[in-house]
Amino acid sequence: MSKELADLIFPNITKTPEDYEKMYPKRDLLEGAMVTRFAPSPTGFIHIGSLFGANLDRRLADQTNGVCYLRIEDTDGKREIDDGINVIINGLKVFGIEFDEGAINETEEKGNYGPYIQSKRKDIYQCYAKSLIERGLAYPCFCSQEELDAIRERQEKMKVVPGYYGEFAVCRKLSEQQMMERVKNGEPYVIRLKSPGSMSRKIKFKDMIRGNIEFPENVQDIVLIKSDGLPTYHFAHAVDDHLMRTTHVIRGEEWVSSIPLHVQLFQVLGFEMPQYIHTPTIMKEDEGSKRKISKRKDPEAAASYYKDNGIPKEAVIDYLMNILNSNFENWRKQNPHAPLSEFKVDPHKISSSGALLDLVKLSDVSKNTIATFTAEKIYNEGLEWAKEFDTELAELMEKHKDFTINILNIERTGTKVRKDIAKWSDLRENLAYLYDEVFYEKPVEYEWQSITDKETIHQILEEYLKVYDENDDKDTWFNKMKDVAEKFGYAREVKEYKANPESYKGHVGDISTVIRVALTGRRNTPDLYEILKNLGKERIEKRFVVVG
RNA sequence: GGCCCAUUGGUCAAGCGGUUAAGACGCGGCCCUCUCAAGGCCGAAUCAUGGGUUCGAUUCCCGUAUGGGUCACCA
Repeated sequence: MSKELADLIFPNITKTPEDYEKMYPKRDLLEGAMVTRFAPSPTGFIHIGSLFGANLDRRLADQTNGVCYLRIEDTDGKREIDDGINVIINGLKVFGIEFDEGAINETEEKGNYGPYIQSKRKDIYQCYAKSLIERGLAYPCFCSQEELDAIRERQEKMKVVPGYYGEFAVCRKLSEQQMMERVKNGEPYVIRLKSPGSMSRKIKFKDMIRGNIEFPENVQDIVLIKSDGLPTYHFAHAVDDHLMRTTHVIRGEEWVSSIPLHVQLFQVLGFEMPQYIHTPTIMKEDEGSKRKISKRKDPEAAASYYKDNGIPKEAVIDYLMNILNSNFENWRKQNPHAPLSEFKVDPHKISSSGALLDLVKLSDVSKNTIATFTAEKIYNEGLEWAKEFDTELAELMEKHKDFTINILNIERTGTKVRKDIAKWSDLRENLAYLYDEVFYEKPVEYEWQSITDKETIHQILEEYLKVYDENDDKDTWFNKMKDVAEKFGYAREVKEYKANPESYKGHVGDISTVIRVALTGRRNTPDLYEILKNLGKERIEKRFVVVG
């Protein structure tokens, strides 16, 4: 009898679950290899939490010689946007995350466990649904939205658990004869699970982060196949992760509450459960309390925010790794240049409570990351960013390529590396004043410090020009600076001055500040010796003249 | 509201029955230093709460509070 119903509902489904089992055999992988997957909806938006998860998917597969694939969950037409798949693929590529299998663009894919786009797997889901109907474990439901609303209202009044179950599951009680008649009449319907659960029984479940959790069994006759013929998330999850032979399901913690349902689905379908890793939600501080970071309210919820703000991908990933396994931070300190793959992620060490996204900390991570880059890399990546977000700077960087790289290289080698760039947008502040185009653009505002007397400043600059030789090594150069200081009544050494402040007008620092300000318009710059050298005597003279 | 989950300084956190309760960011101070950045040193700051269990609880159990998640033909 059930067979008749099943055939009536799915007349075109000829394959059986056994056929699919054969088509997608267990993967031939080494012991311990993890098969993970990133399974987003193509909404055209990558959430920072998704990036967090995708990174974990990737890392775990990599460190176990497993497989990490991309599955597109497009069973809800309302959420989709054009080009959504490309947005995901490219958006993750920006952070160095790519997949072994799955969609590679809007129309193509690779791998032996496809299709990897759910809307193309309709037959597969329907086949399993059909089998469930045949076995009396699923049935068509003809309730309209209005009827469902009415049931819910009644349940609320009765203060009873809402949902489609037990006595409220009216269609469940229909005879097969009635079901078939209504299907034949062309009434719209969904396919629901005939839940074998009981609220008085408990199930035990183990999550790799949270450990053991106990729930009452699922009793809800949830929708398996929607009226448009596509599956709900739950049904697709069970079918896909089984057939694609996922070993570890990594997803956000918002899914833990549907665990009882998923356990039941796997049981009813006769599938072996994968392992689960429910990742913590990334939170945001808002008026003193924590809340889930929101796509609508918080720009930093978008993975693209970081790229747009010029934070290198390595820094974003490192920051996420800190949240993932807090021992990563120490490892990174010991191995600043090592590739990520050398760090072993331990899923058990992931914190189970949601972390606040700390942009200040990210900035610090980013400074350290950039400190490991060569001047060339900073130039190249910074330029790429500037071309999109600061075209004026980009033009200057390209026009003065060698000069720019030399400037970026100041204090970049050796043991004490400058850490004054946290994001590419900082480059403007670091470079602009050294380009003549910017320096002479408008009258310079000199920020003199202890020596402000124009006459004295002129004398110092004049004297300095006399002794400056661009071929001097640093010691010679500095000694000459000290000579000038002495000549004007300033101490050669800061210590000397501090010991006898009354014997001097000041110390070398005051003199070098005059040079620095005259040269750059600012009090703070990287190493003066290097700056002078890179500018060259001619440009130095010219800048001194402008002081006026 | 029901069901789950969480709770160590401002933030990220180590800890897994006995510790002076790590470390990082941020903050304050000092040192180094031609300025800044970096670096070094020092400092302020934490076990939500009440009961148990125990010779002993941050750690184990129960309650309370607070925060979070979830209760769709969305994922």
